[in-house]
Amino acid sequence: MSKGRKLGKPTIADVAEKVGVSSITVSRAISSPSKVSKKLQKLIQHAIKEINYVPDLNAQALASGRTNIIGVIIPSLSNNIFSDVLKGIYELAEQKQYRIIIGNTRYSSNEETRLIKLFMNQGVSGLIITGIDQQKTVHDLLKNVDYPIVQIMEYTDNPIDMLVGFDHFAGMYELITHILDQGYKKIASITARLDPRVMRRMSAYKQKLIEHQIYDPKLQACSKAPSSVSLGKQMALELLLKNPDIDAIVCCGDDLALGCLSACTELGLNVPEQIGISGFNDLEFMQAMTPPLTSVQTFREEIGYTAIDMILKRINKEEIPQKAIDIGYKLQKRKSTIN
Amino acid sequence: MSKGRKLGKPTIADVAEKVGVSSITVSRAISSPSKVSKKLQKLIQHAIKEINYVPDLNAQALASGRTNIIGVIIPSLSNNIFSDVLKGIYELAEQKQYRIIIGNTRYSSNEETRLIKLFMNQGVSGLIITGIDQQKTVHDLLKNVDYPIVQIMEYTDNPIDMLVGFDHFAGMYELITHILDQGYKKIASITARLDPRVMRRMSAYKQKLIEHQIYDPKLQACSKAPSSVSLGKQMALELLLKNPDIDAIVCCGDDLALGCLSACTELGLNVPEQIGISGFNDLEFMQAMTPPLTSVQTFREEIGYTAIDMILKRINKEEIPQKAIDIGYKLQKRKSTIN
DNA sequence: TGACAAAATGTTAGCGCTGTCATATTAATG
DNA sequence: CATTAATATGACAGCGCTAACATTTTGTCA
Repeated sequence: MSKGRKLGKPTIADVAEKVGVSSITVSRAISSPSKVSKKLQKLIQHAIKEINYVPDLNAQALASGRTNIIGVIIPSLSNNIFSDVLKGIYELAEQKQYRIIIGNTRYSSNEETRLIKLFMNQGVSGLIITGIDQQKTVHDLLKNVDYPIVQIMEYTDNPIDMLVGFDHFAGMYELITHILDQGYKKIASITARLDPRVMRRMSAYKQKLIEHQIYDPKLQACSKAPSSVSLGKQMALELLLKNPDIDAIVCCGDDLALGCLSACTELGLNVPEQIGISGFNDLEFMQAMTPPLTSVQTFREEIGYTAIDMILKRINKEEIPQKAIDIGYKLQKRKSTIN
Repeated sequence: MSKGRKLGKPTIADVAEKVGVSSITVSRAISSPSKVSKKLQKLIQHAIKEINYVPDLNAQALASGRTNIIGVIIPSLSNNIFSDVLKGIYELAEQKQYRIIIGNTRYSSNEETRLIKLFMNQGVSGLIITGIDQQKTVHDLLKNVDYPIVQIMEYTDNPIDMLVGFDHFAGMYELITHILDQGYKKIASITARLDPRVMRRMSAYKQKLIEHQIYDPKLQACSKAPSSVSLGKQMALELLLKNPDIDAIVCCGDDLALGCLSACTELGLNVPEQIGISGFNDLEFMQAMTPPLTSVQTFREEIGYTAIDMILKRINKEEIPQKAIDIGYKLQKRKSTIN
C-alpha cells in the first residue's frame, strides 16, 4: 500500500535544477513572490507548469511552523444553518489554497473544548468558532494564541479576538413587536434544542410579552430534543389542544414553524386569520409555503464568508477595520402573521 | 505572528528522554504498538500524558508519506442529502483520528476533476467520491492509485475500487408502480438540477409510463436550476395551469415535492384525492406534512458511515467482504398518494 | 545447554521544505 | 564615481518524525 520512501513526485529541487537556481529561490517564488525578480519569477512559474510540480503541504507546514489549515467549530453538520455558513467559508478558502478542518461539537460544550484544544495542537493558522459561550478554560487559552480567531453567529462587542454575527435577542424582539402590532394577543412559543442562540431568542419573546403584561409560562413550550419539523408539529398540536385560544405561535426555528403550519392545517385552523405563525432564520422554503411564513432572515453564508475573510486578512497582515461585525438580520413580514 | 523556529511543543524526543529509550521506540509505541513490549508501552503512554505530548501530524505525514487525510468529493455543501452523508463520515473519522478534507464540485464535472487531482497531489490516504460518472481521464488516473477509493450514492457492480450506494432507477420505478397502483392516470413529473442521479430517476419515470402507454412529454417538467421549494412550487403551478387534468405529480426531490404541495394548497386542490404528490429521499419533514408525503427513503448517513468504514478497513488491511454494496432504499407510501 | 528464530530496541539518514544568516548584485544619492 | 542602501540570490541546517537496516535481547526446541 505504502509507496515507500521515494514517491517520485517532483520536488522544489527539481524545479530549481531545471531553472538553474537554488531551491530556496523557488520556495520564495512560490510563497513570497515579491522577493524574487520578475525574470526568475517567470522562468520558475514556467518550469513548475512544465514538470507539474505541486508543493508538499506537509513539508511546508513542518518547515515553516504554519499549516494553512483553518479550523471551524460548528455544533451540527446536518443543520441547514451551518451548512450555509460552511458554504460561505469554503467559497473563499478554496480560492486561497487554505484547507478547512471541521469540528462538530454536537451542541456539547465539553466536545467543543476538546475540539478546540485538538485544533490548537494541530497547529491551525486560524480558528472559526460558533457562539460566544466557550468554557472559561478555553476562553483563556484562546485569549493567548497568536493566530486569528473569529467567533460567529452571535454578537458581542467584546470578542475573544474577532467576531461576525448578529443579535438574536434584537431579531426576536423586533419580530414579536410586529406580531403584537398585528393584534395577536395570546402568543405561544415553541423552542427546541435550547442552545445559547435559541435561548437568547426566547428571552426576547419573554421580555417583550412581560412588558405587555401578557406573558404566560403555560404558552411557552420547550424541548431539549433536536429541532425538527415533526417536533414542531407535535409541540404545536399539544399547545393548541391544551390552549385552544392561542392566536399566534412564535417558533425559534423555521423547521419548527413548518411543523406548526402542518399542525394548523391538520386542525383546520386558518393561517393567519385564526392563528399567526413565525419562524427564525428564513430558510428558503419559508417564502414558498401557503401562506408564506414570516421569519427573521439571517445571513449565514455571508457570516461564513466574512469570517474566513477576516482570518485571511489578519494572516496577511492586512488591516481589519472592525474587530466585531454586526451583520444584522431582516424581519421578513409575510402573510402568516398579517392579520 | 509566526512563532519562529522552536514552538516549544513537546516532541517525541522529549518523551523518549523521559522514559529513557530512543525516539523510534516512542514512535512505534504510538503508531504500531504491537512492536513494543508491554512494559515500555505503559511507561511511554504514561510519559505522553505527563508531558502532554501530541504528535505533529505534518511531521508524521512528511516522514511516512502517509497523511491520514481522507478526501471527500461532494457536489453541494448546502444540500441536505450531502450534509447527512458528511455526518456519517465524520461520525467514524473523528473517532479514528482521521482528518477529512471536503471538495465541493458545485455539480461541475470539471471542478470534480480538478478537485480529485488536487487531492491526489496532496497525498490523501483515501478518497470518497460522489457518483459514478467521473471524466474518463480521472477515472483512468484513479484506477491506478494505491489507496482506497469509494464511490457513493449510486450503484454499479463495476466500481473504480469500492462503492456504496443504491439504485436510483429501481427506487423511482417502484414508486411509479405504486402510484399507478393507486389509480392515478395523468402523472406529471418535476425535475431540477439534472445531475446524473436525478436523471436516472427520471428515466425510470419515463420508462414505466411508456410501458403503460401513458407517457406524455408535456407533463415532464425539467429545470436546470438548483432544486428548491420555490422552484417546485413554481413548476407545479405552471404544469397545473397548462394541464388542469393532471392527477399526480412525481418530484425528483423532496424540496420540489414540498413546493408542489404548497402549490396545490394555493390552488385549492385536495391531496391526495384530486392530486397525488411524491418526493425522493424522504427528508425528515416529509412525514410531518399534512398530508404526509410519499417518498423513497434513502440512507444517506449510513452511506457515509459505510464508505469511511470501508476505507479504514482497507487502510488497516482488514478484509472487505464486498467491494460494491447496494444499501437499498425504502418506498415510504404515505397519504399523499393513497387515493 | 547451545543453536537458531523471533521479538524488541537502536542507529542513521532523510522526507520536502523554509528560517536564518551570508553574500552578490543592482539602484540611489550626492 | 564612490558610498550606502536596497534588492536578489544562495548555503546550510533543521522542523519532527519514520523507513530501512543493524543490533541486542528473549524465547524455543532438540
